[in-house]
Amino acid sequence: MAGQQRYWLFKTEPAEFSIADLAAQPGGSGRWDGIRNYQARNNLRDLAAAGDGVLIYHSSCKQPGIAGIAEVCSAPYPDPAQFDPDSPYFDPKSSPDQPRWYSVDICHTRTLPGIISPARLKAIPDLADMVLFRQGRLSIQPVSEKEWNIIVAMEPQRTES
DNA sequence: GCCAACGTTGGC
DNA sequence: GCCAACGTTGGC
Repeated sequence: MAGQQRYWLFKTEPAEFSIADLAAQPGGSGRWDGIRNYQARNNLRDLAAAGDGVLIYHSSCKQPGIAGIAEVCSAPYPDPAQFDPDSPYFDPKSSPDQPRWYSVDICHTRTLPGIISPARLKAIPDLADMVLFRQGRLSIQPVSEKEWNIIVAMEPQRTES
């Protein structure tokens, strides 16, 4: 039952849902929904499991980068939004019998005191091969154990401005 | 606002 | 199944 421990990077636009929004949820736990890309879906549905580590990455914003740490705290399950005609994530081609899209719940672990920018990550040789740099658009991407260990140990850096 | 990367769509 | 057109992502 205990599968392999995995690590992930989840991207979010902080204007939509930020690490602070996650921390503010009851119990610091919330649903990661609205994934509408097949590769991201496959990662989530087939590989994600409770206990996996998650780097929360803010994208398309003034200060992009890693903003916090979370943990997967549910098994993957069909994203309810795909069945809701009023949701922007509604998918008329999906059905409860044959759900197309999946969600997991994640639990807030900690919010970093500053954002770790992609430039700073890229400057570290052991991080240069992150999926983030090879396939920047993928919104649910795997992180190696080595990459995870480096990043969670990184000291916060004052945000220059 | 620009532009590169890349996923999706649709005609054939 | 190919591939051009198009739309979206996302850093800068």
